[in-house]
Amino acid sequence: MPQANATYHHGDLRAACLSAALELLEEEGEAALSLRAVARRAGVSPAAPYRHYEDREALVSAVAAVGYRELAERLAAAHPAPSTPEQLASVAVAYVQFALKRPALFRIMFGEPCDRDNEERVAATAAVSLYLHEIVARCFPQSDPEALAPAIWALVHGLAFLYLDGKLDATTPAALVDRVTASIHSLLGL
Amino acid sequence: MPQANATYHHGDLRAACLSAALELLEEEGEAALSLRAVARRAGVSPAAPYRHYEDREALVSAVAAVGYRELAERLAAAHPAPSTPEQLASVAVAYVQFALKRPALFRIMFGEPCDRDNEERVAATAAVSLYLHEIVARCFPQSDPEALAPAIWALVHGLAFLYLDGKLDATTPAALVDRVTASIHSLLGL
DNA sequence: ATTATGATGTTAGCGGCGTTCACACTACCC
DNA sequence: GGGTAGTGTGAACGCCGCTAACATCATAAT
Repeated sequence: MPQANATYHHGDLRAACLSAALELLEEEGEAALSLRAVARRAGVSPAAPYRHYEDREALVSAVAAVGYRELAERLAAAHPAPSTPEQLASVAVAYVQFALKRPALFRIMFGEPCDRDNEERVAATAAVSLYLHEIVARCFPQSDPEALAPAIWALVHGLAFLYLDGKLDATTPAALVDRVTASIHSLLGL
Repeated sequence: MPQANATYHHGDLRAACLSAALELLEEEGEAALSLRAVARRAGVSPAAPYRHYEDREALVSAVAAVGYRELAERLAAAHPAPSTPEQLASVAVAYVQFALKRPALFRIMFGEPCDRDNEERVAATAAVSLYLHEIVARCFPQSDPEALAPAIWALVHGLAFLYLDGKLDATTPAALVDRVTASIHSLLGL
């Protein structure tokens, strides 16, 4: 028995589910990211989200895609178009800081098997990949970006995970900046 | 009503649960790793494992600890005591190959929040960390291992994850060896 | 030898989960 | 106005983690 004044149809349940999922992730961690909890938060029955997401995996992919876009924004905010190793290092720091600031989101983006059939997700990761590629090409025009870009990405990505798992000490932000910067510089032979 | 000939008490249910968990992981992936499935495979009631593992998390940590030990073995098998960059690179290749050969196990080891209260798990990761540290100290006696070791670990760890997520192409094993080796060499400025 | 005790198993049951199905409501096009 | 497609509801299934109460067994103290 729906309320008379409330609309029976939600309006934009797809978007509501997505933001509910992001809120849940932020507030309660990745374990709390269930379709039922999302439905509750959106004020809707447990089955309703299935009209907009094929299954839980599809919602998770949508959340991950948002994560990739936010990551791209953060990197661009650190430096829109880096062209020196120092600028590249600042982008690397932003990458690691993103992982530490949004650990649950980062783990959803990279910690579990990725649904390669999800267009949105694939496109969003490709965008991040392309962005890194361009940076490397711009910073090191005479290098082979095909070889160097993955190495740099891997280094930064690995640092993020090791910090996230507590394998590296992240208590002081300055130490983190130093370590990431130093690692980048040593990879680049500076 | 237990069978008369079968022993009511299992004998070593703790170990049986652990190997059942590893089998499940290998055969059906990480999603299938439930305490109930483990109990079924061990031929025991759903509640029995709780006598040996406090909760699911504790069993997962035990599985992860096995993973860390296996990883250490694989690295040691690649080279017991590397002392040159080439030997170090072969260890790095073994690290990435381990991740690709046991993806579900690797993700359990590194892809989700780690229970830092689990002694076994902490000890096993510390062993891996120490091993890497020693290698770096041996290969580059004049370097600062405190700075270089995490950078190398991060690079290799990141490569493993990017391969695992399909962000790097792992179709031909030789290409993987080349890329990992090249990345290591570039980090070391060779 | 008997018996108490603690370790280790079972059964039953709770609430939560993902998912599906039949059905209800509503916007919109003819 | 009436049909239709889209979107929400409610009930249900089986699996899950976990707990509590009880059963069985090994061992050690009497």
